[in-house]
Order: sequence, then structure tokens, then C-alpha cells
Amino acid sequence: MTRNKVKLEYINNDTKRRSTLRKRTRGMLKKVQEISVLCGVDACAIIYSPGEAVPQVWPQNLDAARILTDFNNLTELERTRKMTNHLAFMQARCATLRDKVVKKENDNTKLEAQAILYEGFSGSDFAELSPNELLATVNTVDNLISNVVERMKALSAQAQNGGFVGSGMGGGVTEPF
Amino acid sequence: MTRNKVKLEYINNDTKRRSTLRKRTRGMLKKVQEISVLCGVDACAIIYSPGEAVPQVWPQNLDAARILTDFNNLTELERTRKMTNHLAFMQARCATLRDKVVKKENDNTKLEAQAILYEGFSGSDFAELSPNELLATVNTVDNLISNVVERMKALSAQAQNGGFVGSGMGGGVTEPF
DNA sequence: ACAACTATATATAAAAC
DNA sequence: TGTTTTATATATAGTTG
Repeated sequence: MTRNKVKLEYINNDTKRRSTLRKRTRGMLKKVQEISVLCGVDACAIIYSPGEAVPQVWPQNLDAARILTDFNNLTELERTRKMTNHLAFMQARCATLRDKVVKKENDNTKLEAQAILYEGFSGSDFAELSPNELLATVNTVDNLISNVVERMKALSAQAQNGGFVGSGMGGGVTEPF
Repeated sequence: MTRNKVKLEYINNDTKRRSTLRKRTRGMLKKVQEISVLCGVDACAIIYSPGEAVPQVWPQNLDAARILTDFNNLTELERTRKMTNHLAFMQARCATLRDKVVKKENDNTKLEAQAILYEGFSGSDFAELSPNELLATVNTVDNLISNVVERMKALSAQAQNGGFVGSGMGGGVTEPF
């Protein structure tokens, strides 16, 4: 990861892989020592190198054995509880995100419908619309009609004779639904 | 070991030590994963953080236990592996959803901008419309509806079952935006 | 295949938020 | 107290002997 950046995947080249393993093992063990000294914690690393009967371990003394034993002595419950908590957390988070996506999708559909409508005014092609877009458009149109009707009512109340009101409403508007 | 070089000895400052532990633990676990993937070896690290009942371990599933010990309770292993898989799955899903939200948000912004633009052109505040303009609008809406109906017919002929056509028409129409 | 060397990617201490 | 940013030390990929 230095001269070239290296992808995180199994190194097929035998020589390279072994060289990398050697170098990184050294590095790892050094880091384990550092964290343990700097922070005063029990830490331990084990790396199985192919061909080596005994894995590389730090710390090299029997402290390692004690650390491992401690780990194994953790009850199964303790170990799995942490995982469970983590899982529950992730699930909750996922649920939230899902809701968010749904909401965004809705907003989106409405905005698209609106855009389509406006485009409709300027003569866009309905043959291109998908079923969902059509439905959204229908909704928008309906809303538009409500607005128009309301406006007309207001006007007809305002102007006593209201002659124009009866005319335009007819056939096309309400029937197809 | 970066802004300042740090001596390899116990860090007395509480805050610093804890911060260092957190950061280095992350780093360590990452490196364990890397060596294990790059070189295809079994590797495992355990770090006991004060205050945490359970040590930080990589790999996070009980493969760690397999690496550490010879115990082979297959049932237990299987069970935990499932949880681990599930967890990994959830994590991936969360990532995807997060991306989706971002994307939707972007789409949304664009659409909003578009809507604003169109609105600017057509100045469509209905309370402002004159009777004549209303009539024009009604006609336009009428045309829109014809176009939509035509398109729906085409689609319902195209799709044998035509399930969508019947569904959304009624109730949704009144839903305002 | 290994150790030493270098150029670069990473890790991370400290600062900023 | 935890995350993000920044400057620097460290780790290490590719190279050389």
C-alpha cells in the first residue's frame, strides 16, 4: 500500500503474498505491543503463517495464553449479546433509512408529476409516460381541476349572472374517471 | 506518532490514552482483516478495552474462537455464523439505503428547481387567473386528460392484466399535493 | 527467496469543531 | 465526550543487490 495502492483481495502471486505476509506480520506484532504498552490494555494477536507449525503470537510470553483463556471464559451469552445489540441497532437504523427513502420517493413522485404537468402545458409527449407517472399526472390534474372549480365558484359568486360558469365544465373533465 | 513522535510508554493522561486506544484499536482490527484477506491466513486480534465487558475482537464472529481454540461445537458455530451473516447483510443494506437517500435528495432538489422554473413561466397562481384564463386552463386540462386516457388505453392493451389501470384512479384523485 | 532501500499510502497525534 | 481535519510519523509495495 505504498509504492502502489493495493486492492484488498487475495494476492495470487506466491512470492508477493509471502513477502507481504512476512512484512505485515512484523508490523502487526509491533502494533500489538505498542497499543498494549501505550494504553495499558491486554492485547494479543495471532497469525497463522503457512508452513510454520506454530503461529506468530504476541505477546510471546504466556500472557498470551492467559488472554486467550479469558476470552474463552466469556460466557456465550456475553459474546452473543453484543452481537445481538449491534444487530438490533442496525435493524432500527435500516428501518429509519427505509422510511426516509419512501418519503423521499413520494416527494419525488409528486415533484415529477408537477414537472410533467408543467411540461404538458408546453406540449410534452404522453406516449412516453410510464403507468406510475400517468397516475401521478392524473392526481395532479385532478388537483388542478379542484383549484379551477374553486376559482370559478368564487368568480361566479362575485359576478351575479355567472353566465360562463356552466359551460366549460362539461364532458371531458369529469367523465373519464 | 505523527504530529509529535510519541515515546513507547504508558500514556498517563486519561483522555489521551482513551482516545489513542480507540483509534489504534480501529487501526489494528483493520490490519488484521487486511493481512487475513491479502495473504489468506487465519489471523485474530483481541483487545480488552477498560469499561467494555467484551473485548474488541477480529474477526467479529466466532471464527475468532475457532482460531483461538480447538473447540468445535458446530451447532454453536453455525448459529453465530448466521447472526454474523445477517449483521453483515444489514450493514450492507444500510449502506445502500444511505446512498439511496442521498440520491433521492439530489433528484428532489433538481425537480424542485425545475418546478420553480416552470411555475415562473406559467405564473400559475389560480387565484390570479381571469375568467378567460380559467377557460384556457380548463381546455388545457381537458387536453391533458385526453392524452392521459389515451396513454392509459394503450398501456392497458399492451399489458394483458392491466392491473394498475383500475387501481389508483378513484380515491387517489382527490389527494392534494 | 531475503534484507535493504525508497517512494508512497496509511495511521494517527494533535487541533478544531 | 466524540467526530473531522491536518500535519506528520510509520508501514509497506515495489525495487535493487
